[in-house]
Amino acid sequence: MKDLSKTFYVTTPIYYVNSDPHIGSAYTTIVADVVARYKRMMGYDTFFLTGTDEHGQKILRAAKEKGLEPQEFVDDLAAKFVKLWKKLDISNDLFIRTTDDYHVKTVQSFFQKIYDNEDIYLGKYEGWYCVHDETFWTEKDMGPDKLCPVCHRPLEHVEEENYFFKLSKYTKPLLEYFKTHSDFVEPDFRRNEMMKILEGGLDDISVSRTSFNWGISLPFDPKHVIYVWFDALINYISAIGYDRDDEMFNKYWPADVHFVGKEINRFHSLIWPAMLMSAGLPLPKKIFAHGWLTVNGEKISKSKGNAVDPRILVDAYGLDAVKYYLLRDISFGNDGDFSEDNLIVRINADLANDLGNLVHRTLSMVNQNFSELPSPKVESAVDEDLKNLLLKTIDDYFKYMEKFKFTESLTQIWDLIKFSNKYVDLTEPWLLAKDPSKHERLETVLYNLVDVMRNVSIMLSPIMVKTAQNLSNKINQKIDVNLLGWHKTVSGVKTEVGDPLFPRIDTTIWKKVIKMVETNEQVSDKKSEITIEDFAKLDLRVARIKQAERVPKSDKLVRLLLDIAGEERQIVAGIGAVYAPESLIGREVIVIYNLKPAKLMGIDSNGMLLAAKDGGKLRILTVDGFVETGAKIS
RNA sequence: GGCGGUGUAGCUCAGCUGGUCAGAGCAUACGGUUCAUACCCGUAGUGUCCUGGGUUCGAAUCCCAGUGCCGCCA
Repeated sequence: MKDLSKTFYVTTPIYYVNSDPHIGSAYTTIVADVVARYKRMMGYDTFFLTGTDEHGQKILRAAKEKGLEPQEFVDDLAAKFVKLWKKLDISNDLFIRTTDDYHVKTVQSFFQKIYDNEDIYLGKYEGWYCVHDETFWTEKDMGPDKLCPVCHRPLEHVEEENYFFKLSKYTKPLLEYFKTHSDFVEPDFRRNEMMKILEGGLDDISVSRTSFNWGISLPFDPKHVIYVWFDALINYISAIGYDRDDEMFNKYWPADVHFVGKEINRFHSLIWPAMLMSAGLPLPKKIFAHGWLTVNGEKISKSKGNAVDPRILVDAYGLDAVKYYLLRDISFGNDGDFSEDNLIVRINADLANDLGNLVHRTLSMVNQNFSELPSPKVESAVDEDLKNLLLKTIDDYFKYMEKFKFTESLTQIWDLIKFSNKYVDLTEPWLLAKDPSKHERLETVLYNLVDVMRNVSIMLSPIMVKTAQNLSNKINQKIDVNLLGWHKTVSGVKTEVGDPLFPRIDTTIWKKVIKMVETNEQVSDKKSEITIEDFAKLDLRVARIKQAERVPKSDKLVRLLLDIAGEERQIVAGIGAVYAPESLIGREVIVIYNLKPAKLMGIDSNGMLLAAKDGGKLRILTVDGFVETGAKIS
């Protein structure tokens, strides 16, 4: 299993330091960390790189807005990232900053090299530039409004003499490479997207700027600074000694996997490989572009206030719980939603109930009945089932971890945990304990359970570092991947029950920590007490939606025609952002029948439809089963 | 506008090349158990598998069209 001659080089993107880190960047880094830890466990000489991208016009502007020198500004932010990774127990071997001396030198020599290879030429650039996205657009891209097609910010007209990189020259070689390396870019749908772009042909790209100076200057023409993306990508080789430490560089390059977000896949899957080809270097083995996280169903954005600070989550729920949730619930590669409700469900159901309780009940029985961990003696048929499941779980674990299928890995481990709980019920050790003639069976049962727990601790160790350590301490066993397997637990040792691994979260009193703007507005609106007479003033009725259509020029409003015991009523409801009008037809809803009529966007509304609102979520109220329309609600 | 993906129980999602594929977990109800963190084990449901056509002896699974959502490109 171990092969020390093997190396593994894994990277995250280097994060652009124009704002504080949020859960999205933490997600990528956590995944890369898990992979790095897994590979180290498997005996690979592993190098794990992360860092910060600190040049470019956007940063220069952000610094100016704060009245800081750019270097001061990026120092502050880089420190925040370093601190966060420390808090998240990220095991990176190096934290690279693009303002680091060695990186600057490497970028210059790299650039010189491809210049010498005649892949750089001086040209004139004229066009429109989005500072926010550091991207150029053509007239037809931006449309008549002169806004960035991606972020919809105003574009700036720029005209300057730039150096260009002959990206077009690499269209064919890249296409060839993609065709012969089917797993170069994952997931496959991202690969297909890149193939489509290649089939359309690549254009040369401008790779220098003269309008500002916050960047790395060109070695042969110092009034130019190198385009920030060009600068940034080179971090992957400058970090491991390109043009500086050949031994180290040759040891780790090419990288085994670059983890990136889908939004920067192009740069990593097309431009970066072309740059490497130009410099005569081998390409990374894999680019893995994962999806984006939404938070409670909404896109992450600072203005919405849901750019969740990972530290708050970790403080509230614990690092391992957050990591478990991210890897278990979000299918790696696809977009996913970070839902605090689901996080709590996972903590209570999987971590506290299943794993925590299994450990706690087992060790309680061990310590109640024995002074040290017993050894197995009397086997029975269920033991064979447990053993077989354990061995299968180990196999699957390796299989899935190698493919970065974390959800599947954890699902397998939890199947084992769940069966172990069942095993306890089937073997009834509390009954065995009461019958002296069955003590040897009791010893076997408890040993088997601890044996499973030991295997679980090993498999979890790259993912839930603290938990695995905690568990292995309780059972007084080593975390050693070579000891995965049945009956490799050392008996005769002291075990400790201690506190449960994970406390349950009492959802009736727990205060969630993710604050959405919409919910903030609602938090204070706890209303005063009313009497039944107050309630009786409301005439609530069941109605059926006969017709539904969107109100023109409105995102939210829907015009509804309702049937209420034969009467037809028109109301306007603000549910169009969540429900497609046609999906509403035929549904039974609850309306306030005696609400004073009103006009919304010029349309009469005679009543109001009831719906539950939870932040951005909205669900209409309906009845549980068929009821005739017109039925009153009390 | 072009290309691609997706739409399955209240929620989150599995279902590869068509025939025990109508499923799992959570939530709900009921029963059991007591070693354990009101925990664990068992049982029970609910679904027009987005809509409409088509191919087939047979489709959630293939084809066509529509529609919602998402992605990439322009």
